[in-house]
Amino acid sequence: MKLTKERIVDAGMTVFAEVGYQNLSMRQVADRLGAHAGSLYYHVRGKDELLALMADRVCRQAYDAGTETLAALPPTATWPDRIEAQATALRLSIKQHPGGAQLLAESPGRLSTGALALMERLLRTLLDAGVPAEHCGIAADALLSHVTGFVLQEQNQPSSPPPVTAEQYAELCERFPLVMGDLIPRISQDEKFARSLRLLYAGFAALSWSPRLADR
Amino acid sequence: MKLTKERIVDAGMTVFAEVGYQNLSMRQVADRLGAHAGSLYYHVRGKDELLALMADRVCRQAYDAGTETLAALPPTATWPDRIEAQATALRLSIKQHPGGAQLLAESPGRLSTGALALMERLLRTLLDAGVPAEHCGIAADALLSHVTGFVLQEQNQPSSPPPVTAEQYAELCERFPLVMGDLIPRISQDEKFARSLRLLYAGFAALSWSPRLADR
DNA sequence: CTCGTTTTCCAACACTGTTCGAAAACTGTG
DNA sequence: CACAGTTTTCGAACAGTGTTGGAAAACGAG
Repeated sequence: MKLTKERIVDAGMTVFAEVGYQNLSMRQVADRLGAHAGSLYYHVRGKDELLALMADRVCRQAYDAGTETLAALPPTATWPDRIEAQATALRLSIKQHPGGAQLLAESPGRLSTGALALMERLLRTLLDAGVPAEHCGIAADALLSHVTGFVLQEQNQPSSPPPVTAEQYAELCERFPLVMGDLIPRISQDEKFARSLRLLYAGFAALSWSPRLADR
Repeated sequence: MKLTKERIVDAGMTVFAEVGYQNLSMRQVADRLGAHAGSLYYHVRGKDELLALMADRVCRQAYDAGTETLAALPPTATWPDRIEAQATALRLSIKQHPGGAQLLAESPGRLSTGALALMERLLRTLLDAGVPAEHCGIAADALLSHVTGFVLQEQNQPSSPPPVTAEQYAELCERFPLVMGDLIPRISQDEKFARSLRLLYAGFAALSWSPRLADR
């Protein structure tokens, strides 16, 4: 079948879902299409452009997933509920592909229309929530980079933590008592994500109640 | 001179500062040491371990820079000042190397002692600021990932934005009025960073005043 | 010196992204 | 259909990557 930019991105997404970000190669994408690697370069300027297109598609998926989640919300939902719906939709969309956070991290974020759509809806939600207009941009930016940052460290966490001897462990506890102590709660990533979001809500709420707070 | 793990990391850091994260190769690091690439593998398990060691060193530099900045603070400094000092020190340390944020992003963060030291001091500052203990872990985690996320998008921003036709620009303005409008303030990255930090402060303050806020 | 260990070299291997000229496929025209 | 022109694909090549393993050198102790 004929080769197209769209079909190349499609194949790129499936290969991406299978082998992850680190092992994605042009040759594998070409193989999936029954073509040779060099042929891709007639439709795509290079791997960078392909990655950028794929990042945009992830954003689109996150946007669509967000509209579904928002639609399922009861009419009594508050604005933190609506923000959380969008944030978790974005997080789940990124987590669908191994290394998905790195894909979003390394592509220049604000250019793709998918990212713009995510941003636009978030800004609207914040405005409706009562956040002053002059702080909405910062707030939405912070929230988006927070989600990608969270998934980044979530996906990079080693599945099996390296074994430490009792001696090393004791030294760590002495040097870093707070970190090794009970300040770091042993909760699931989902709950951790939800609580970090509520932390941001608190900031948004403080901004909407007394806008002067963020101006120093 | 003899080859050592420390010397390899040293060479890696200088090459890293010159060519950036994307173009860092084992052969360049070996060349800088007057050695051959294969020799590195006697001291280092692979490129991954070298990158992890380098990430740890960046964290150490950020920690040391933070102690200096904190020491230069007047005694009248408030806790937001002390947090901002640590956050900006971390940001500047990451920005010193091109692609430094990606280095931190791709290395499993919580394992290195440098990252632990950063975390420990941040936790202490938050505790002193009055943030309830059960929220300190989340808060510190959110702040660290916020800084790396911010520098990530800061370093990936294209220096010269691609030219858009007036027609495309008009369509963008119609589809994304909030994003293209004046909600996104045209301020420097420094000021943007400072304001996003104040947004997090507001969240911390809300937590320390009424801890129930973040529990729903 | 000599043995044994630690360290370095060097040539390979299997990959990667990318380029380029030639071959093929397709399109519209006489 | 045949021909010319364009669009698309191929296939081989290039320079570079991380990594490995056996040979060679350097080193320290007896």
